[in-house]
Amino acid sequence: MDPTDQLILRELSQSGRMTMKELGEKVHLTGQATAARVLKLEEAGIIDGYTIRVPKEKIGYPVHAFVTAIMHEPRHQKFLDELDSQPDTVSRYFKTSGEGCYLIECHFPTHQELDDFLNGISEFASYKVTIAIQQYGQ
Amino acid sequence: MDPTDQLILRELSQSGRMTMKELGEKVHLTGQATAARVLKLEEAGIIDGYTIRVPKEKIGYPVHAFVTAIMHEPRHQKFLDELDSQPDTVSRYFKTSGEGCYLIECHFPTHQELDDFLNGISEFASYKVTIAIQQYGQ
DNA sequence: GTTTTCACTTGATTAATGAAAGGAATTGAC
DNA sequence: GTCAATTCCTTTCATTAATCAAGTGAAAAC
Repeated sequence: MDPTDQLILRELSQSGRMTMKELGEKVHLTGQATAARVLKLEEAGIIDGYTIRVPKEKIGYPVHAFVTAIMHEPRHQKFLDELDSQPDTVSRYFKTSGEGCYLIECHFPTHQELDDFLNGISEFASYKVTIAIQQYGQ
Repeated sequence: MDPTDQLILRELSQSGRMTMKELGEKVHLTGQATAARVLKLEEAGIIDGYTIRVPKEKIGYPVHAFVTAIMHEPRHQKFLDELDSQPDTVSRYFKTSGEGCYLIECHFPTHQELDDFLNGISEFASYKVTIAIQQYGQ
């Protein structure tokens, strides 16, 4: 992970589909040398994959919420299965220290679906909801 | 946004650097037709760009925290500038309704740097920290 | 009923990728 | 100090994919 690799990561984070030739120009290498470096980064797991950025509001999911879940009982698996069964709404979730047991990032078409989600969750956990009004960065 | 477009989004989310030819095979179109659809999705802002997934722990930032900031005073700009000045640690942040004013997702090499970050923030806001122990999904 | 539009395919051209060979700089062994 | 091994890069060439330009057919517009 020399400075060239770091630059590669920065450039690919911004524009992950540019050609190796283009990327090579940015880091002052040939396309082939650049591709070899990228391959190494992939093999090391530093580049874990390639994705697209899709603003959720553009695909009908404008309501963005963070739900802190405080579990009622120690068996969590059914709760986690419940989360995994809704990949469209549940983007990511984390086991956490701090106030809750889990922090869930999720997106919904309307507040109605958020309400439905919370009702589904309430079987397993009590919760606290934080609505994201505006996102910065990324 | 017909089912083919949705499939394109799903496939590119998983593997954002596959060739248009490959993607075309998955959605039963030629590479040319697929590229045309992808271009439309880009122009519509539905595909907002291409990125890499880089696990932060692989690049020396294993400590993952969500910081809820409750502002002391109404002028937030200096606080936001402070956040923007640390792009390595501050991944994203949100203006929120609910408990705090801002929710900040951040990564650090060690708890020491988290502490430094919190000290820097404390000038503007009080805070509550949630540490992510394990991530699921994405 | 004709024309326009749209989404797609086909075919030709251009550009990128991948493989192989070779050269310079670095490292370690003796 | 010299030699061999390794690493990292460049160059060249064959292969493959992307791009561009027509062209087709079906649906919508008038």
